[in-house]
This record gives sequence, structure tokens and C-alpha cells, in this order.
Amino acid sequence: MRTTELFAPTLREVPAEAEVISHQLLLRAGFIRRDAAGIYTYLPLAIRVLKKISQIIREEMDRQGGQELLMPIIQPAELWQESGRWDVYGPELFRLRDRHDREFALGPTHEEIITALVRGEVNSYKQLPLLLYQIQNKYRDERRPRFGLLRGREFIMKDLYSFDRDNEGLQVSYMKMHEAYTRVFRRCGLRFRPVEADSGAIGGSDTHEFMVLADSGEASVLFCENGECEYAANVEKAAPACATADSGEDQKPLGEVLTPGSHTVEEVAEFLRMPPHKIIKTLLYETEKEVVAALVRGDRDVNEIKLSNALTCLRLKLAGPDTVRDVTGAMVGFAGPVNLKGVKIVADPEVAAMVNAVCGANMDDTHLTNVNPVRDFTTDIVCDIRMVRAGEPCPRCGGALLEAKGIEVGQIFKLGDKYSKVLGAFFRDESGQSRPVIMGCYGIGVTRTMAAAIEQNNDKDGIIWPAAIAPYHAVVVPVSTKDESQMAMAEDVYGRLVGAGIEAMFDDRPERAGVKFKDADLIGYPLRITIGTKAITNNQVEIRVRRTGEVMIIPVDELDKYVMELLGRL
RNA sequence: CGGGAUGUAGCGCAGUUUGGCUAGCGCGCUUGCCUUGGGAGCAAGAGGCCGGGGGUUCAAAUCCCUCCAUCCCGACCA
Repeated sequence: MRTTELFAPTLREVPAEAEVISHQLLLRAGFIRRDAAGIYTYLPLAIRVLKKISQIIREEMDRQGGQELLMPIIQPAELWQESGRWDVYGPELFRLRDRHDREFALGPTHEEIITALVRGEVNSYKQLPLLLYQIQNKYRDERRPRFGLLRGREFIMKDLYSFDRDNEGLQVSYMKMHEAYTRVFRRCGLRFRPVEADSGAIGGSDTHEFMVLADSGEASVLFCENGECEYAANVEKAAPACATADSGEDQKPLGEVLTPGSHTVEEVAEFLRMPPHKIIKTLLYETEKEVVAALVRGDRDVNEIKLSNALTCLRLKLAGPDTVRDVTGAMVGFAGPVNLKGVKIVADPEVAAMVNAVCGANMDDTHLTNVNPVRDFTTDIVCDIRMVRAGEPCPRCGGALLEAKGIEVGQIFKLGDKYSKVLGAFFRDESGQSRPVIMGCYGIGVTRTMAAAIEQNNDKDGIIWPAAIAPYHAVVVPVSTKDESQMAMAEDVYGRLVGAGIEAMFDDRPERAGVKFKDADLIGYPLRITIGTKAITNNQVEIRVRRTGEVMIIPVDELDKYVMELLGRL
């Protein structure tokens, strides 16, 4: 391909709309253009990258026995009504009507369609297991599309659905996908981590997210410092190491103390000259069903996802001052579990283990001292409801946990019989009994992966593509287009590369060298082959590695060998 | 969905407070000369329904009303 023919309009300045680096560089380097909020046109360079990512995904899905198919974007409302998600999905579902006023949705995901397909075609255990996947546009009417391709309303996603006879089969499929995902992201040249994640209200099954590590990531992950130990989890899911040991302290008699104006744990700790971990933090939450009190140690934060799982509630929000006053009789900052009536009390195990603690007295400007669980108050639920932080011990091996930011590029999820039951996908087992198909779903955001790769691989000059997903492997740059011998040699070099199966771009524009160098860096070709005066006199060309800036002078005859070798390491 | 901001040439912006515009600037674009190892220089050009609609006024990019779009913060996120 020649640059004079390439449709890749590059920009010198950063469009004002772009906040994150991947969005800025995709626009500046001529990969994408915006059509509406969260909706983009992919220009030729982007398509090449997306095809490469997709191809890697295909190969790895196929390796595990996956079969590709293609399902519609436009899906009938009836299926969504059957599964119940027509209502549950809410405004995030793009909806439309045809000329006969029949309702449809633009698919945000394809569980309904694939399950409907399978229920019609799969009747026997002999037809299982099945791994079916597609790479398709998906639609989610995000409340706030942002960050360019990282959170769009239209995006490309690979989704695979597994169908098994039972949970053992599902576990096999799940592990196949775990393996496939690891291979996909490794082949894409990305630094990533599979992490344990929260499965939400869907059911207590396993789920892992695949995170590309990048400081700009929206999600926080914790992982063990110990390289041998593979523990890694989303902060929402991360489990604490086993509860703290008994301090051996003797229980002292309950006391009451005035703490005027001390609303926060820090204020109380300072006022009473006590460490925050001796204080019980009592937070009142409202769910759709009730008001609950969540107890954690003063130096901890409540993990609302764990709390809502413990309560099996749909909505959870911190109670306002009026509710707090109604329930405790005191203003915010003085709530405590002792003599707290009419609310469910959920305590973290650390709280249950506290001795002679301090907590609010449910009276303005008053706290209780030497509070002891069981003796002084009862709890309805004791379970892990706190955030785990970096520096705490790993729950598996005791090593310290480290924190990193990540971009979720893939998720694997055990669905079980959730969709097969409601949509009626049953099969007959050996004994002739009818059983629901056991499903799993496994997604990879293809467009998001492209953006995440840039978030992780860039510098002040532009993108640095890993070779496996670069739009082209190398760009050939003659320094002076007017110099006929340089141009002739550049043509020759370009021809050799293409002949050797290397994807090369020939920058044949009559621009000054600086302009071509800048564009080469911006677009992020892994290798740049420069043809200058030295090339003519010595029959040597220069290879520059985009990532390191390393420059090599190579005899023309050995060029393709060197390029192949370099690409193998990039 | 709450809060905030912004819409002026392909991109980045000034002009709006205090109405007087025949709407500017930089980059990019076109043509010519010149230049060619990190976004050169000179010269001449092209390019605008100042987001849309409605009003006030002798006069509106500028004031008022109203839509729309985009971005940021928050909430939300199979």
C-alpha cells in the first residue's frame, strides 16, 4: 500500500472532544471518525487492526472447538419479553418499530437469539456440548458513552455461548474459554490479567474478567505480589484473608461518653484517643425492601456489591439524614448497633471479633465505649461486606496484595440454566428425562481491545502497535522523493518486503522527511525503514524500531531476514 | 437522569461581557517558487446559514426565548 493512496487523514492537533489517549490517537492517526456520541466509522487502518484481532480470536475459538455463526442485530421483542429482559434491561436497550408497528431491539447481547436457536434444534444429549460464537456489532444505549471506543454505544464484540448437559460439562467449557482468552490476549501482545469478578444478582456462579492493565483503566484489580500465587480479583470481589485473631482482651463494662461534634470515625478516634480500628462504623442503607445497618471496622469501607449480595436486594443506597433520624433517633454520625430496633443488622466478621469497641449511641453527640458483640447487640447476618485494599494479605497465600488499574476486555461467565429454563431449551438425557441445557457466555470487546492496546502502548509521539495487531508491519520512507535513486531503492525495498510476505506501507508522498517520520510515529508502525543518502552509497538501509527507538543499519540483501526476525520479537 | 460547560472554516481557537462584522487568527488545504534526516520558508488563493428555530432592534456571532448536539463530573453499568 502507498501512502498517497491510503485513506488515513492524520491530524496535528488533538480534537477537543477526546479525553483519553486512545481516543485522541485513534482520531489523530486517522483510524476513526465520530458520527454520533459513542458511534464511530472505522477507517481503513482501524479495519486492518480489527481484522487481525478478530482473526486471532477466531483461531483460538476454533482451537477449542468453537463454531462461528452470525446472528441478527435486529431482534424481535417477543424473545426479550419471553426472557423478561424487555423490561429489565431498561433504557439501555435500543428499541425500534417496523412499518407494521412490531417492536424490535438492537441486540446488546445474544442470549435470547442463541437460546431460541438451540431450543429448536437441540433435543438430545448426543448433540451436546456445543460452542457457538459470532463476531458482531452490538448496541447499548449507554447513559454516558465516553472514552471513544472504550465505551461506545455501537461496538464490535465476539460472543461465544456454550451448551452442556450438566455443570461438569459447563466447567470444561469454561476452562476451555479461560485458556482461549489467555491465548488471545497474549497473542495480541497485551499485558493483562484474568481476575475473579462479582457475578451480581444473576446467580452465584463463577465469572472472570480479563483486564488489560493500564493506568487509565476504570476498574481496580488486586493481585498477589507473589508471582507463584495466581490470586487476582476485581476490588469488588476481592476477599479478605481470614478474620483477625482474638485480642485476648477481657470484656469491660459498657460505658457512655459525650463526643460533641464528632461525626466521623476520624473525629471520634481523635477525640477519644483511640485507633480507628477500635471503632465500629455503622452505615444505614435503604434497599427496595427495608432499612439495614452495615457494620464494618472504623478503618474499613463498606463494599456495596458484597452487601447487596448478602441482602439479595436489587437496589441499595445510603440512607439520607431523615431516615437516619427516624431509625436511630440521632443525627448522622451517631448510629450504633446497640439497642437499634427495627432494622436488619449486617456485620463484617471483623466487627464480630471486636472487643471493647466504640460505636454511636443512637443519641446526638454520644458514643458508647467497651461495646462487645453478642453481649451488647445481636446481628442478623455476619459476612464479608468490606472493601479489601492494597497491602492486605492475599487470601490464598498471605503475600501482600498489589493494586492496578485495568480495562475489562473480556468476561467469561457461567449462566447455568437461567436462559434455557425461561426460554425453554431442554434436551433428553440417556434416561429420556427432559433437562435444561446448561449454558455459559463469553465475550470479548473487539473494538475495546483495540483501544485498550493503545492505552497500554503509546508515547508522546503516538501509537506503538504490538506487531501482531499492527495495521502494517513496516513503513518504507525515502528521505527525499526528488532523489530518483532513493525512490528507486525505496521501490525495490518495498517490493522485497511485500514479496517476503511482510505487510508494508510505502510513504511515497513528496513531503519533507520530518513530516513522514511524524506520521509514521503517530500511526505506530512497529518498524520504519528509512532510505537516505547512506543507502545509495553503501547499499544499506536503516531500520528503526518504533517501541525502543533502536536503529540498525542493514545491508539491503539481508533486509527481509532482519525484518522477519524483529517482528517475531515485537 | 442530576450538576457544569461548550457549539464560529477540515482541526485548534479569538471575537459574545459593553449589539455596529464586509467575522478574524494558527494549523491544514490549493497553486507557484524554494526546501528535503524529525510536522521548513516566501508569495498568491479557496474555504463560514457564527448549531437550528423564534423573538427584540435601524442593526444580532453578540441580547431574550426555545429546541438540538457535543464534552466533563456524578449516579448507573448483562
